Order: sequence, then C-alpha cells, then structure tokens
Amino acid sequence: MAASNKQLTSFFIEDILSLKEGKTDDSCKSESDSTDGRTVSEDGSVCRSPEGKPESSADVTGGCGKKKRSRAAFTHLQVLELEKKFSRQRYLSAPERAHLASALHLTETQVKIWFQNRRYKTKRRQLTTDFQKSDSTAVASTDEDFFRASLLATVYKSYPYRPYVYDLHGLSVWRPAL
DNA sequence: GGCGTCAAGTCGGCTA
DNA sequence: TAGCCGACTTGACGCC
Repeated sequence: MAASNKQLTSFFIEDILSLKEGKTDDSCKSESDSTDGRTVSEDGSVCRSPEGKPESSADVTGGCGKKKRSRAAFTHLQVLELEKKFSRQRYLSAPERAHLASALHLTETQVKIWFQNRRYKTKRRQLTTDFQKSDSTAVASTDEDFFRASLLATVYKSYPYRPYVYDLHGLSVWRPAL
C-alpha cells in the first residue's frame, strides 16, 4: 500500500495508464470535456493540471523529477453510482468491489478507498452533528451519553472485520445482509 | 490567502 | 503474510 516502496500503483492515473499495454501517455487528454479544464482519463475519472488545464499523465511529474501526487476527480456518474451503492451497502465484498469497479471503469483500489473515505466522512459528520446537538441540549446527561457511546463501540468492535455482511437499509440500524 | 472538500497516503490493528 | 479496516494526514483543487 505504501507508495514509497513500489514502482507502479493502481492509484496514479499515470500508473494505471502505463500498465495498459501499447498505450501512450496521452490518453488523459484524449477525452477532454474542455469546460473547466478537466480531462477525463481512460478509467473515467478526471485529472487536472494545477492550472486547470488539460494535461497528459506524463506531465504529472514535477520539473525536478519528483512525482506530483495526482488527485482523480470522479465523474458525476461515477459518484452517483458509488453513492447509490453506498446508500444500500456501506461495505463491499471483494467480488462486489470488482464488479462495481469494472462497471464504473475504476480500479478496485479506487472503489475501496472511496468507500473507506465515505464511511469516515459519514462518521465524522455524524459525530459533529451529535456534538452540536448535545452541546445545545445542555450537559446534563453526559454520563448516559458516555455509556451509550461505549456500548456502541463495544458492539461495533464485535464485528469489525466482517463488516460487509452487514447492510444499511437507509437507517442508522445495521442488519445482516446475508 | 484562507478555507473546505476529496482522493490518496500513512500507520497501526485485526483476521484468516 | 496479505488484505482489509478505521483514523488521521497530505496534497491538489475550487471557491470566496
């Protein structure tokens, strides 16, 4: 996973593209939608130059040879599909991830990272709103809240690494999907 | 220029 | 040991 000790990753658009046999590095600029300087790369995501101009994946390296980190911007359709999937299932099994990745022309790693980030984002926002609520409704029941939080944490820790068998049905309640 | 967002990087923990 | 996870950070980018 560490980018420091591997030659090619599935993270960088240029790496993905370089893995495709016989392909040149100009595929990133081949499908420019040209509205805001975004360019759609071959995997369907979008890459941008720092100036917002279309750039080839070869340009992602800085002038000093140090590789600049790329940030793929997924298309609206990709995000829509990911969100739809996430609304039904917060965790994906490997086959599901592979299927979704190929359907959206993304890498499995990108789908995995997207779901990871999405879960963390949801959790952070939930914590923020909970904090704001509890802050406004005074501090009376802090002990009870702490008890509830620790109870939830205990339940959560009981199935932390088999999460994909749990399904979210649009509620804050988790149920087994199988 | 500061700030928010978001994909990706890093780290440590867990399971099979 | 590989692969996954959450938690947190980093870096690119857009908006004001």
